[in-house]
Amino acid sequence: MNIKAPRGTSDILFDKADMKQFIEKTAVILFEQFGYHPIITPTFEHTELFQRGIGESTDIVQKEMYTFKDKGGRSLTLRPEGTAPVVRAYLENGLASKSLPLKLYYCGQMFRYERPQAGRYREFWQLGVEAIGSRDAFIDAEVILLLVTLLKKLGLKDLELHLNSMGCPECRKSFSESLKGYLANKTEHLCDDCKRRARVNPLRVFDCKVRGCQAAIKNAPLISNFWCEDCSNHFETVKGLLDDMGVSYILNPALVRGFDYYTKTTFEVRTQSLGAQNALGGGGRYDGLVEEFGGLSTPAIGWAIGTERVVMAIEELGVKLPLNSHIDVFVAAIDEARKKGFNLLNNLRKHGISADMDYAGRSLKGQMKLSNKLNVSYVIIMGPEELRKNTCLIRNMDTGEQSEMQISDITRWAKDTFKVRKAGFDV
RNA sequence: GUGGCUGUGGCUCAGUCGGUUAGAGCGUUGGACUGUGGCUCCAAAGGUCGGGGGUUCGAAUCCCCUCAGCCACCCCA
Repeated sequence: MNIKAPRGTSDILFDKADMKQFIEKTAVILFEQFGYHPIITPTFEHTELFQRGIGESTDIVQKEMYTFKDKGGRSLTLRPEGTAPVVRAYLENGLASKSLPLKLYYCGQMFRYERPQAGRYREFWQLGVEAIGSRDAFIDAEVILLLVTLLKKLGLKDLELHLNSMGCPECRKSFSESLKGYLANKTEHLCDDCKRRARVNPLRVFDCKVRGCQAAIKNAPLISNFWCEDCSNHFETVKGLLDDMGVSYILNPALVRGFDYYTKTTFEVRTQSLGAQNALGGGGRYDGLVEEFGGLSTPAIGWAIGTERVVMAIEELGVKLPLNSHIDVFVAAIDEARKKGFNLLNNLRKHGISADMDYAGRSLKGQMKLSNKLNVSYVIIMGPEELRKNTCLIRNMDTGEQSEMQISDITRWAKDTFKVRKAGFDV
């Protein structure tokens, strides 16, 4: 077959799939501990949702959306991010009538038409949270703490939490104009990219690595000088709460995020271990988005992390996750004992024991080899001889000890054996 | 979207001044051990040499196009 997975997509197998599952399970437990509820929204939406939500001028809307017409002529788009759909669902289902803030989490694939490279795919997975309906700085702190806690729980150290405030529309406007004015006088010192950035998204000039540009922006105005009193107080409270909780952060006035809807608090978690695609996740406040979609003015905040990037960071740092894909018992039944073995196998499973058998016609030796490879604890061996006696052999694969047992005693044996072992793990 | 590097069994790679049936290790399966794992040895299966076109008596090898991966830019998850 010469059909391959489309560009920028891939199959997630074995270790990677185990890790992804583990990350998601860990996240869900934590989300629920923090009082967040799951929400599942469609994988595609009306194109207009993203155009209006993310902003026409953003890269995502300009060139990265998977947009298509369906047979009814509707323009639909595979979601490039999760916030706009959640806000749409919030309005469509009248969720403003619930107790606010409404705290939601999601997990799902996102799509962006970009040139793939390590850590960047056209279909990728995100885990995210949204807290809709509170302007309280405490919710900013909670949401950030949740992000940091999750990544720490996954064993990721040496993370940088970059923190900034984009201000509200009023203070951002005066800042943006001031910065543009400043850069206009520096044009001859800027690289070609930055000449363009100066017009389109002046904050990006702060990110430029070219030495001339860095010098040019040395005395540039900072957004912090333009925050209104409310924005300034809000940010101070957030920082204070993070300090109290021992969350360290890097104030980064150059932190600009890719969506137009952000206001006030914005943040991004970066790692040194991933090369160019070093952002594991990020988010911020979007106090204007609900209103933009026709709802009442409603403050909100959220973030998302990229599951593949978290997987990569975990691998890069050599973190060992307690992945649990272990078979307790392998039933090695041969010849006419297979039927009885199959019966026994499923009986064990009924009692919560993970068990498997051979379906490839392997010899007993082959089944033993397979058991060894699967790292099973015990093999139950049944052949014609045992079948006649209504017994089976139980082999401990760690010690090599083997004993004969009545089939009727197996369930009791298994329950005793694995209760002990599992209790041992819990200590 | 721009630029650079790469593309040979499932995986990691050899093989190129063009020359008969394309190799190895790992992995898989079987055997030595006829009903017993890990070590060792033996064997087998497995390849449109990413795809298409061209040059040539002859192409994995040279040329063109294309697809894909990686890296950087852009931007972000």
